[in-house]
Amino acid sequence: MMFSEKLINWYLQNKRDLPWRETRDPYRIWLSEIILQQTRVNQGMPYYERFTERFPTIGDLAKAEESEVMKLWQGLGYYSRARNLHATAKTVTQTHKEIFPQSYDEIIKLKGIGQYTAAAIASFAFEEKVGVVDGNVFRVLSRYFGIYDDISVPATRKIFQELANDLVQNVSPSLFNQAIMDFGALQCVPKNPDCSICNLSDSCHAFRTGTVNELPVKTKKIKVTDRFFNYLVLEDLNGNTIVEQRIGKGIWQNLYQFPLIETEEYLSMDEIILLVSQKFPSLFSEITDVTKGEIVHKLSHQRLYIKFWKVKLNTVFERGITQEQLKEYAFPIVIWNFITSHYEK
DNA sequence: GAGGCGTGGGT
DNA sequence: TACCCAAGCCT
Repeated sequence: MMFSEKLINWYLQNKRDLPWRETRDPYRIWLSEIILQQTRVNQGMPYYERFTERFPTIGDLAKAEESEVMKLWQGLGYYSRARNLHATAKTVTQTHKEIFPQSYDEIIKLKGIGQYTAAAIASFAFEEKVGVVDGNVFRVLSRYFGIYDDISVPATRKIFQELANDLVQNVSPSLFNQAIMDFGALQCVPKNPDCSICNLSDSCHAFRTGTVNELPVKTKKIKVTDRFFNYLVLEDLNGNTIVEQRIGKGIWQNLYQFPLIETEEYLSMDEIILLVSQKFPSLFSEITDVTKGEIVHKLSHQRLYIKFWKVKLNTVFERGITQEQLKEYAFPIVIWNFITSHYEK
């Protein structure tokens, strides 16, 4: 048997039942693919359910305010996905008369859709013969066929893309593409896969040569930087507070946060009191360290050392918001966790 | 082409 | 603990 046949046999025995596999609706397939970029099925599933419930069609999504889309996306990370999702819904609704483009070449023109996602939609929804190349495919193909090129080099992708395209020619593209990703996610896992139960091991290069844990080759590591955030949880005489939107480049674009003082190092109690009393002359009343020590919030590429300071002010904010209103904004998860625990009591 | 961009789970 | 990884894309 050929690789493709063995793989599909494995899939027919082991496949997962997932809601976006029960449809050929390109809108739902597209939505699922955006949600699942760099995201595990278990984490993305509830978001898929909420989005399809709230926005049954792409037109419904296009009509929404961006703030609502961001709020629904809250907690999923990589928030540019949500902004691009909304932008593309508008493009398809307005420019394409609400008809999703039906070929790889047209689909890849849309915002937030790259080679992987275009191939996924084109094959799953329209059976176009194009191979998906994601993290699973790098792993499965590098091991089975013995490909030692460094996958952290973008140019390496071409090698895998051409192989994937070849493999998909004589089978159902949607079936093969789903199969290779499920196989990578469930059987040919990154660390210590159980090759003793694998029906492809007898013809697998890595198994034969004992290089399963060496493949795929990936050399580059991410550099992590440290940052120190002091969030001022202001409170006026009415018990209202203030939030601001993060704008420009950097993390958490378009999400909300409390007024922020970022420093180069840890701030002592005395230092924060001095800064805050200077920032609000004559209004400053009382400050408390709500977090009792710092919260370390880890992003993929940054370590954030975060403190929340409750600051009471002798004034009434013109644009103050209530605790109820606070919960309508989209926050980074670390701030949202603070809000739900702090205001619950 | 390298680096930025979240969150959560596994080892 | 620290590191890796997860249905990547954008600049």
